[in-house]
Amino acid sequence: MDKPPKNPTSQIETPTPKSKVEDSPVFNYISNLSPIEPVKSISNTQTFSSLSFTSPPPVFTSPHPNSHKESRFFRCHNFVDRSKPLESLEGTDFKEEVVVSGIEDLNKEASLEDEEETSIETSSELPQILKSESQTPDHSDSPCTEDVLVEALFDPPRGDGDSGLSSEDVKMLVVREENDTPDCGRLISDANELLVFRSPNDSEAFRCLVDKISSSERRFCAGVKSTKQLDINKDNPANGSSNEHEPLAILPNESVFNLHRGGMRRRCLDFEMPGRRKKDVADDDQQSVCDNKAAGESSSRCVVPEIQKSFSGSTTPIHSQDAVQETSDQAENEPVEEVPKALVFPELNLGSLKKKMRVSEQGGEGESCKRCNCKKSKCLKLYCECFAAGVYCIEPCSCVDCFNKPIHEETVLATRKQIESRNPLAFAPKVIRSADSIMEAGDDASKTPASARHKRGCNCKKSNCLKKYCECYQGGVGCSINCRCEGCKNAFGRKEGSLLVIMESKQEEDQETYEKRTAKIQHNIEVSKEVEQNPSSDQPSTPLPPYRHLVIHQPFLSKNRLPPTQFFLGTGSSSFRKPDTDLTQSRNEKKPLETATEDKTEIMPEILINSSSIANIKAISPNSKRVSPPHLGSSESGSILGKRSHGRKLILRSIPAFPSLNQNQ
DNA sequence: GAGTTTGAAACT
DNA sequence: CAGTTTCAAACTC
Repeated sequence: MDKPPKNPTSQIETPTPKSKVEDSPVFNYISNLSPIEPVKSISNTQTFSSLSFTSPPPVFTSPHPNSHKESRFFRCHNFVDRSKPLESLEGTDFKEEVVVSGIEDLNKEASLEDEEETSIETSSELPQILKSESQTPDHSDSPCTEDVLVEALFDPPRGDGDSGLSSEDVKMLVVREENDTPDCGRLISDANELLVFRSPNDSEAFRCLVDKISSSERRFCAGVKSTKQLDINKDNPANGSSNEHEPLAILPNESVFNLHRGGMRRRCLDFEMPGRRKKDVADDDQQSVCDNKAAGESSSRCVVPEIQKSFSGSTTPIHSQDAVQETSDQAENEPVEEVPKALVFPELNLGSLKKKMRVSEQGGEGESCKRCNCKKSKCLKLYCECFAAGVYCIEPCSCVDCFNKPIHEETVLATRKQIESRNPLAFAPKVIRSADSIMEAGDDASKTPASARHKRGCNCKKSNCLKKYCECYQGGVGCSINCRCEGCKNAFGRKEGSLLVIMESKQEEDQETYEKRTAKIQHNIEVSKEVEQNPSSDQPSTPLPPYRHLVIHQPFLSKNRLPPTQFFLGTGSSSFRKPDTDLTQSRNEKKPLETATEDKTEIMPEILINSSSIANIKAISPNSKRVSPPHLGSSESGSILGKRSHGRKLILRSIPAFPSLNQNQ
């Protein structure tokens, strides 16, 4: 085995060719430790594509052979149903799987990643444990340790020459398998973050891993929590490197895990506040987001950890219990001492995002989270921002006769159901950002507000869509054909003509203008975006609403086929409003599809989003035409709102049948 | 902080 | 489905 010392930074770097991997210090280290030589994976012609990276293939199926093939080993995580504990992966089985996957992989497509993984896996079979900083020789010695190391690279910027991992860039979690058969330590390198889990609970640990592994998700998570982790590490370097399991494990788990569940924290939470760092994780979780922002600030609605989940918007019910539990875990045993002021409803939908969005936007800018001020609705109607956001009212709320409290959980849920029965998407985010923007964040086009749209469109009569009365404006998105507004002057994008097509023609002109405007406006919002988007910085100043979370997920969904859509769709999605759209679109002159290939991928997410959120909407008024949810998978069909100077603009295509999200491939 | 305006949500 | 009412946020002063 040749392991010429190489640049440490390259080790797990994304597209590392196999050789690089071997060259990586880590690899070397492992090699040294183990008597066994790593098997070299078959070289592949395939290169590691960035796309693959971003797309975590989370498939909710439990790991099975296929899964293994594709992703090996830890990749399996991606395929594993998040909701489920990785039981299958645990213990010996896990080990076996790894081996198998490695073999299969050889036969199959081997991308660089695969190669890396393969090599790693192989090595993993060896009794080595990789530790970055705190590695103890002990581990290396023992052939099989109970500790399993999982490495996931989080931050691209890795390359820590020092001791392997810098506390900042790397988080380590050590998972200790106590119960299952001892497993040899494995090194898993997945994208960016190095995680070593050591936790009493295997399943959990794995979950975390799994979750984390999906790169896209990772971002997502990262946005949400990774920052925390980083902070934590910074604050307490020891945590990062050492064995302190709890704290470490906790965060990741939670964040990731929660996310899967659909849990998201409010945007405001996402923002790292200087003050926040100081706080413990536990605090963070327990404390409201607002707290993070500024302890001094008027508290806003404090979001408890649960809230994070709330964002999930998943149909899957979120149990506060879980949240609590997780929280406590995260907090390192710290029980949730404080009763969360704002709790997320057990079941939350993405819908809540809206409010959150607002909050975040505002909050992001420095405004603290807001509280409701309901007098008559008892906070059980969508009038109530808290309720609409899927969170319980908290002390700071000025509501009267509030029933939106944990105490009245049943009532809240019942009401919620009722509302959802009326409008399944009532709690879904109102603003949908197209995947395009996200995907293309780098592009100018992505900056276009047009990329995001209000699901139902506004109905402004007097505000000219220039005030927050306008939901489109409020959401930082331009008006679209879906809007029935009058005298639209939405700075984020006016509703041009009745047809999107028209927009195409015009947009080029307007777009620039919009973008400029938007850029400013959004500038404030960017922070939140960053979280979700690639840390890579492409973050354009798109006026995106907080919903981005959703969007972010989308990529997975589409590519990976993640069922997360399920989250969104939740309620019985009956027909995805295709009829409307179809008709509308087709009628509206549709241009055959112009969708560029690029669009496809990008579109997918959007589609998912739309479909998820929009699909079920009944709330479409006949008058307004809305963009129909594009087809998933099929690159062919889809509507694209985003507009580019050239080709892509709004393309409306009649869409045949709407494929089920699940199917979306 | 009180009052007005506005448009979504809810109701009929 | 359209029209009306209710509601609370957004806005103004």
